[in-house]
Amino acid sequence: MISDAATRLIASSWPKLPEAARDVLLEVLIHGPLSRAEIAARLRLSRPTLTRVAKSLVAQGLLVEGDTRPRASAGRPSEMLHVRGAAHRFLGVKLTADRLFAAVTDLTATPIATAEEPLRSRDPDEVVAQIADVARRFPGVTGIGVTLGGVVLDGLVARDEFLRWTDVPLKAAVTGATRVPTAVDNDVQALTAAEHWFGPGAGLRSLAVITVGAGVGTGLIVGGGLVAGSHGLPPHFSHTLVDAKGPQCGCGRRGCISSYLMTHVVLQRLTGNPSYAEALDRVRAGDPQARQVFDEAGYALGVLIGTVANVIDPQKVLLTGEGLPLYEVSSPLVHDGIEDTYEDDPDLIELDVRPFDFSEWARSGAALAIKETITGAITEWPQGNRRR
Amino acid sequence: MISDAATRLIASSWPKLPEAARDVLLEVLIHGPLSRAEIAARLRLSRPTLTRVAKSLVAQGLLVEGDTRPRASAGRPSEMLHVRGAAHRFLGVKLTADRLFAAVTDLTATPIATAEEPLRSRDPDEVVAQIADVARRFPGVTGIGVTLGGVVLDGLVARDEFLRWTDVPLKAAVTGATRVPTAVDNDVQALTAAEHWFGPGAGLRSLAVITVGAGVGTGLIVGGGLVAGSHGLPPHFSHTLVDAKGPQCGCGRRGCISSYLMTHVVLQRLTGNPSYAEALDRVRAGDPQARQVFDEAGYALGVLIGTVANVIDPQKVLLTGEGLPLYEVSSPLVHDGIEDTYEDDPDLIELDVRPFDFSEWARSGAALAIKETITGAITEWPQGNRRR
DNA sequence: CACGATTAGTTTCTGGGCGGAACTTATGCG
DNA sequence: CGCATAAGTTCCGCCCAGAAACTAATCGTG
Repeated sequence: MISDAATRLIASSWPKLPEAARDVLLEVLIHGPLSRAEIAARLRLSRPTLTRVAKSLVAQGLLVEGDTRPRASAGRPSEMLHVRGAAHRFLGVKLTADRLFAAVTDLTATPIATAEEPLRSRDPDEVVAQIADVARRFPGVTGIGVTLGGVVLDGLVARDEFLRWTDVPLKAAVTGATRVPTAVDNDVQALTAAEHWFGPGAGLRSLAVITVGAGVGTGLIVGGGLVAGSHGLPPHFSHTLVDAKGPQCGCGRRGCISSYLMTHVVLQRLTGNPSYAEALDRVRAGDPQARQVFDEAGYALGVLIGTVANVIDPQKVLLTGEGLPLYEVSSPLVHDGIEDTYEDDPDLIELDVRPFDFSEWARSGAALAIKETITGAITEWPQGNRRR
Repeated sequence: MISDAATRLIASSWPKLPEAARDVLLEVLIHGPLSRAEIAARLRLSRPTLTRVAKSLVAQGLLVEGDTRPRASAGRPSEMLHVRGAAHRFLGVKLTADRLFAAVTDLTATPIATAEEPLRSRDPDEVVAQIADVARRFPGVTGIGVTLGGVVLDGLVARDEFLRWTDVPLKAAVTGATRVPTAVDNDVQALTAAEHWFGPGAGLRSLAVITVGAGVGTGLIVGGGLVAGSHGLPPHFSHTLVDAKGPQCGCGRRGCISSYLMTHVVLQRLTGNPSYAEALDRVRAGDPQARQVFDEAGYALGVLIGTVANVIDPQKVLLTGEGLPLYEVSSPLVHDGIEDTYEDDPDLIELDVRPFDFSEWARSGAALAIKETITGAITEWPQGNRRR
């Protein structure tokens, strides 16, 4: 069989790669262009193995040889291997209570197109049909990743309070309706995985991702893998107590971390029912009431960061989400919160703050699909996997 | 080469096992006697592979064939494979501020002998010499595991407040003094790993271990592996706030979880400076002051359990330590604390309470040695390991 | 400019380990 | 006493990884 990589611009089915090939692809995907020698050293594989594996990945159109990079001193220059992003496309879908956000990316999770539309209905069957409609508009994708703000276990949406779902087998339904392998996960979990592969947390063995938005979300990478609870629950830090005299929280108590951070609570505490943008303007203009509310929120965020760092002592803490302006206006208080909470030298915490726009959510759905495709978790029939 | 397993009662050096053999040994070690067919199914290995691997492990004296267990209906009975615990011995050492506890176990972490003596000095060299003396009294061990209550990273004791050590390369020193491969880790981490291999948490993919003693310790298993912080710090939950009007805590604030649970704080809050045993007697006798103090401690323990469960949603929470009588006398309040903290159905938390005596600490040192021996982490020269 | 030093990448060969197919063994059942 | 059933074994071939030896591309130096 002769396979001509040059003519196969986009493949829509994923080849079954031997383990070493998966590892090599992953290494280049996560750490950027690398030479064969470099990959061999990192993965502790022999150079001959790398020649073989690279050849097969190039033949399959997944890698391409890029520029040659001259050595510093003597020696033959390295030929850099790049991921050929165009080889595959993935569709990411994020569901909220009333809207659907979609993004098509290439294999490197780089967005190619985005779309956004209102949800026609919250009925699971209709939502599946709507996702299938979106998928039809972007044919030829290798995998689909759907994310939502609920509890997901093995492709089953155990519950989602926004969509008011219970036990919806979304993965099977979307796979069936689209005939495309589909992954489903909690949105924060998917974002965490995305940042761990394609973001500033690329390849770290431990990472904490904190998203500040309408609510607060936390995702953890430990030992190089995503922490997924045994009942599908993502990590919950947000009802840790900051000050029992704090604002009323949705959980019934007062002064939880989330009670300071949830957008609607921040706005409620301000006079005149402002929008979030207006509230930020007030802080920047020096309004003392707004300053107080945002500083308390910033302090709570610091407590959250410190608490997370106490628990898993990660290599990096990544702060992201639509609510990031909070850090911008109240970073001193964030750091006060960290200092009061973290039990070691706060300088050990590498805090990375990332601008965020809402399309990241859909993109991380595509990243989820990429991840599950490469690791093989997305196949409908689980196949032999020797590792525990 | 003819190797006669029957004559080699105790080997003192660990054979280099191929990966499949390690996996098989581990499976039997953790899950008890299993048939070849059963192991093959669990590990997704072929039956021929199991024949081969089992033969080699039996030849090396690590496994033995035990009884044959008849099938329920038809079919040839299974031949159960047992770990031959006597094949190897391991020494565990636990260091406190002023004492040394030692335990010799077999390969299944079953204690064979224990010893206890005062620490002659806190000077690192002298402690190493004392450990070497102990090791001389128990010759022929395959590995040594040393644990202490400090921060350990890669065999280096970054600091230990009890021994007042900073940056002591204990692993290298003990290995050098004894010529026996040695592992060093934090005591709670080692206990967690021990419970995960040899205790009620055997083989779980996620597990939280909470020890209540002079202080509170937490260890986590996530994704089948021990959570070790990137700076050597074990997980810290204990300064999470319970009630800002609570007792003064060593960390400077009031009402942390640990401020309720530390033994000396509990005793300080009682009149007459009782011993722990006396304090327990008072509770059991109905003394209202003691009841109040223990119930508050129990509630704080419940908050801790709920917080841990919120974060990693483990398959099981294991409660252990010298301070366990607390649970015995105040379990209703523990469950109140869990209910007020855990954000899902508390029935999802499988809580396992284990009696504990202090020798467990030394035994878990031996378990640490067993673990590092089998996984290969204990070898002085790190050898090629393809996995990330 | 020739030649060695240096490092990247390739080819060839070999061996180990794993699984498929077919076989043997040990039991229950009619 | 077959026959079904399932455990365990033997045999064989294949895949895949590494060792050794090779070619390729560059730099430095006399």
